Amino acid sequence: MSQIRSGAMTPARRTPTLEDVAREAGVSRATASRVVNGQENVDAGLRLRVIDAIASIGYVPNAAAAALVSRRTGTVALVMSGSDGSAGQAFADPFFGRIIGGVVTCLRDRSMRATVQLADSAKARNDALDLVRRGGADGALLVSTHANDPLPRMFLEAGVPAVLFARPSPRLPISYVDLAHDQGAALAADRLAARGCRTVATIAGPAELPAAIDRLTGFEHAMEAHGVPYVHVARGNFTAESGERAMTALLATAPDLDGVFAANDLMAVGALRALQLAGRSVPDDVALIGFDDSQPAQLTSPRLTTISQPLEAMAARMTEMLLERLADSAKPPEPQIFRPVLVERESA
Amino acid sequence: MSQIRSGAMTPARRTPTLEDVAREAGVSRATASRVVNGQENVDAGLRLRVIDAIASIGYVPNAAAAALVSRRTGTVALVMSGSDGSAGQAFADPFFGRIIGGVVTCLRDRSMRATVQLADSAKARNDALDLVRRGGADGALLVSTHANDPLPRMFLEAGVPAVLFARPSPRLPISYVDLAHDQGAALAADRLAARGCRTVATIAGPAELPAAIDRLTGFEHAMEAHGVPYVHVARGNFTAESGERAMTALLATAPDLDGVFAANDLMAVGALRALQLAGRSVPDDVALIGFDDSQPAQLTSPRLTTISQPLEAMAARMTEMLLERLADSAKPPEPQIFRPVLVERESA
DNA sequence: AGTCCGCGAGAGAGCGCTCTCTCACCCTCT
DNA sequence: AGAGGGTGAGAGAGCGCTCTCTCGCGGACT
Repeated sequence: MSQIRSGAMTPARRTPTLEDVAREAGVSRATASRVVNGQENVDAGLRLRVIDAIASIGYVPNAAAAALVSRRTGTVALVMSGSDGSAGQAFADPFFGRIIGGVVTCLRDRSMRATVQLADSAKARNDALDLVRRGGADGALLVSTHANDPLPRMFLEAGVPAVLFARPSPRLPISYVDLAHDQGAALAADRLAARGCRTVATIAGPAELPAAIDRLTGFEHAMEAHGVPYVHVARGNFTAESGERAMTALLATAPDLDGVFAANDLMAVGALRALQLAGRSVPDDVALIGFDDSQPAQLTSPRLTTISQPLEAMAARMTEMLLERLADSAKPPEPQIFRPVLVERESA
Repeated sequence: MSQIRSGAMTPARRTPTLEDVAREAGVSRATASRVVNGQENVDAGLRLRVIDAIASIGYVPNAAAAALVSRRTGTVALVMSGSDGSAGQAFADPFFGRIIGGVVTCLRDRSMRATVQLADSAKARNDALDLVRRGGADGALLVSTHANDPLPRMFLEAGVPAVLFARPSPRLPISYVDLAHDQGAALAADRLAARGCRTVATIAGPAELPAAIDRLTGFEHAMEAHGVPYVHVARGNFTAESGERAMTALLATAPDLDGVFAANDLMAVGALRALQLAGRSVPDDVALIGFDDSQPAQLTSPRLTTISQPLEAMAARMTEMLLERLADSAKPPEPQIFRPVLVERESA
C-alpha cells in the first residue's frame, strides 16, 4: 500500500559491469576486458586479480554491449525454408532435426549458437533476412527443400553472408553443400544389377526438385550402364501414400518387375506395402531400395536397404563454410559435395 | 598491387543510423525511434516523412544497440537437455522437432525468435544458463527428457525466467507444461478392455522417467478398474529393439496374451515385429497400442492405434507462459497439463 | 478571457563494452 | 652505453539506440 519508490534512497544494486571489475582489481577497463576475452598479452598477476574480482562481485558480461561495438553476435540464423504455408509441421521431419543437430554441435565448439527461423511466407522470408541485416545474426544458413526458392537470391543480393543446403535451383554464385544424389541412385542401381534384376522401376520424386531429378537420371544412367536400357518410372511426392499408389500403378504396367528404387524411404515404405498386398515377397520376388536411411527404413519388415546421406556432417561443413566466409569476406563461393553410402539391410 | 588504404580519403559510406533518418526527415531522433517502433503518439505527417526517409536512405535498425538499452533481445533460449553425451543426434527424434516447430511458430507471431541450445554436459549447461544471464536471451525454455536433470534448479537458483517441458523430477517451484500421461495410459486401457482383452501386458519405459512411471501406473490402475487386477510388465528403453525383446519375453511368460500397451510407438513397432514373428495376428490375436502418434505408427501394417500428445500446442503454451512471466516477473509458477487423445487405427 | 490539462516533439543522458592509440618500460643488439 | 624494438597497460572515444524529462501548444472548462 505505502510502498514508496524513493529513487534517491535505494542504492539499487546494479548488475556489475566491467568498470566495477576493473576498479575492484585495480586495473583499467581495457585490461579487464582482455582477461574476460581470454587475450594472451596480460600479466599473469593482473589476470589473477581480475579473475578474483570477477568472482567476488559476480560479474557477467553483457552480450548486447559487446555486440554493439564488436559487430559480432556469435549467432547464426538457421533458416528453414519450406514451401509457403508449410508452417511448423516441417520440423517433424527428422531431416530438419538432424541438420539442426549438426549445426548446433558445430557451432557450440566455437562458443556460438543458432537461431532457428521458419521462412514459409514472404513476410517470414523478409524477417529472416532482416534478422541478419539488423545484426541479430552474423550470417545465415539456408535450408531450402523446394525449387525456385527466392531466399538464396534475396540473401545474395542483400550482400548477407549465407551458405545453402542443397544446390540452388537457378544456379547462383553462393556456397552450398549437397549430396551427390546421382551417385546415390547409381549405388542403388549397382545393387539391383548385382542381384540380377532386369525389369526395373523407380518411384521418382517431384519433377521440379533438383535432388529428385538427379536421383532419377542417376538411376537411369547407371542401369543403362548395367545393360538395362529401359526403366519404368512412376512419380510420387515423397509420402508413403504416394509411394503405395505409384507401386500399384507400376505393378499394373509391369507385372514382371523384379527391382524397384524409390527416391526416398517413405515412398519405399508405401511401395513395400503395395508389394506385400499384391502378394509379392520382398526381396525374393522384388528387390526394393529406398533413399535417406530414415528411421522408418529400420522399422519395416523386411528392413529397407537404402542410401544414407551424412546430414550431420553436411550441416557441420555448411556451418564451417559460413564461418570461413565470416572470417574472410573475400572467400569465393564454393560447392561441397558429399558422397552417399549404401546401407545394406534386408529388402535388397 | 598498389591498392592504398587511405583512411582519410575514403568517405566510407557508414550504414545509416537513426540519427541519419532523423536528419533526413527533419525530426528528432526520438521521433524517428517512435516511428520505427510503431508507437502511436506521432503526428501522421511526421510519421510519413520518417517512413520516406527510412526508405530513401535504406535504414536498418541495429539490434544490439536496441538490446543494450532496452534490455530485451526478443530471443528465447530453447534448451534441449539430453542425458550427458547424447550429443546432437537427439535432434533426429521428431519429438524435438515438433517442439521446436511449436515454439518457433508461437514466437514468430510476436516477432521473436529462439536460439537452440544443447545441454548434454556440465559445460553445455553452464553455457546455456550464461547465455540468458549475459542478456543473449530474455528467458529459457527447458526441454529435459531425463530424470534428475540439474538444469531446472540451476535456472531457478540463478533467478533466470524459465518454463519447463515436463514436470521436474524433484518438484520445483517453476512453471511447466506436461501431458496427463496417466490419462493417456487409461485411454489405452479403456480401448483394450472394450475389445474384451483379459490377459494384458504393458511394455514400460525406463523406471526413472516420471512420464514412464505415470504411463505404467495409469495403465495398471485403469485396467484394475476394468476388472483386470494383474498386468504383465516388461521394461524397455523406448527403442524398437527393446520393444521386440520385451514382447518376446512377455510372450514366453504369458502365451495367452490378448492385449499389449507399449509406452511409446517405437517399442510398439518392435513388439509388433515380435508378435508377427511369433505367428500372432494383430489385432485379431493380440491388440496392440502405442504412445506418441509418431510417424512410424502410421507406417506399419497394421497401422498402430496409439495415444497422441499435442506437442506443438504444448510447446506453444510453454512459450506463452514464458512470455507472460517475462511481462510480469511476479507471476507465480504454474503447471499446465494437456489431455492426450486416442488415435484409432488398425492395431487395436 | 484566463487557466488547466493533455498530448506530441525534442533534448540529452546514458546502456556496457571494444579497440585503437599512446605511453612507459625493459630487453637486446650493436 | 645508446638506440631500437617489442610488449603490456591505460585512456578515451565512441557503437546506435531507448527513454525519461521537459517544453510548447491547442482545446476545454470555468
